[in-house]
Amino acid sequence: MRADAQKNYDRLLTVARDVVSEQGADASLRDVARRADVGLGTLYRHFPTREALIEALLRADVDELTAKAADLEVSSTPEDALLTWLRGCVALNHEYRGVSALFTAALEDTGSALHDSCVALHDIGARLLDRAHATGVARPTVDGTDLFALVAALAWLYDQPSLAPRADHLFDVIATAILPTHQHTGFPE
Amino acid sequence: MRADAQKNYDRLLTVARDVVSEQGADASLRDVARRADVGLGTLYRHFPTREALIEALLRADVDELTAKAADLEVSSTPEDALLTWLRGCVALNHEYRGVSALFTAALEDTGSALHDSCVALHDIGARLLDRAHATGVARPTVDGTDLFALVAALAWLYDQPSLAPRADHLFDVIATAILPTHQHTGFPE
DNA sequence: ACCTGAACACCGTTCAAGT
DNA sequence: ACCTGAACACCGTTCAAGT
Repeated sequence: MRADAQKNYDRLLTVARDVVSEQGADASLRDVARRADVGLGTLYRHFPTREALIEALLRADVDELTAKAADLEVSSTPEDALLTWLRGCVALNHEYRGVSALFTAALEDTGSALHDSCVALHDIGARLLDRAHATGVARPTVDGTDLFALVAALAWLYDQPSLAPRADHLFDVIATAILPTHQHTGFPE
Repeated sequence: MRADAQKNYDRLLTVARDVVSEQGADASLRDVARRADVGLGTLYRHFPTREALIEALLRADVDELTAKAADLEVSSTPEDALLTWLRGCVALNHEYRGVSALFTAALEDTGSALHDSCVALHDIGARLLDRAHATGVARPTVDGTDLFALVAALAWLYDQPSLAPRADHLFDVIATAILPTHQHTGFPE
């Protein structure tokens, strides 16, 4: 990549982080280009779709959680490890408003820039779940893809202004569906 | 209301039902007015906001479920009654794409055209839940507003193309969080 | 190679002018 | 009272013209 192109790419990502933080996943792309002092076509050249832009915004964070989760497998009890993974995933799906649908789609869409990262995160989650299955603390009917779906649904709940105050409680309710013996995740009630 | 105004109002609702079915909650209002052969200002006169239009579309169906739920209280076991109410609510939240956020907001927003209907539906749900609490089949930490939130989250899951095939299973998972002794709701797995 | 911005086809919302 | 549609300020997306 040419030096000027690289500079534009970086600036677009930096500005997009702000704009998507403010406006959510349906932020104005024109606004991103404008604030980055870049032509509209330059934005489209680097990020052919809105999804490509937001996926680029999220990718590093997904990989970070995957790495952290690999540690959890050896350092925590099956139950604690799974709960920490779940909380991290919810936080990821809630990093910007309205991105949980994108995460949900990326897991299956091989064309997504987030696909490989999501599969890796899914796989480590499934491993943590299997460990919990083996020790009998996790409900057997729940599988790794269910986890991803429930996490996305929870992030959606956090996105709803009227539900945000109850969201931590609802996390506990759903966590209990996955880990029936579990009582409380440590979130304030 | 003048006769011609009534005719326009009715036609707008009929057309909106089609357009919102096709395009979801963020359907083009211009398209609605166009297909109804009505000026754009006429649409705005009858429905000052997009929410007002969609709420008008949903209201009758909400009231219908509330009425049905009142019957359930006397004709079914606490568990079956609650499950039927839950399924009906999910169906309502899933009647058009993207309306679950609107339902969620309407419960608290006293200005919403759907507010009273949602409160009534919430209240009958809370009564069914209390009955289930009394017989010990429902988890005590779940309250009536949690039900509404979980139902909306489930409808959101049904809206995601990649999750739709698992949505019935996820309904069971969440139903089990509410009714721990419950095994299977009757949805195909 | 890469960047630019005008051009096109849409959209929501308002409001002066009509009946 | 009610209806109409032009007007305004946006938007996503494409692409010819520039360097």
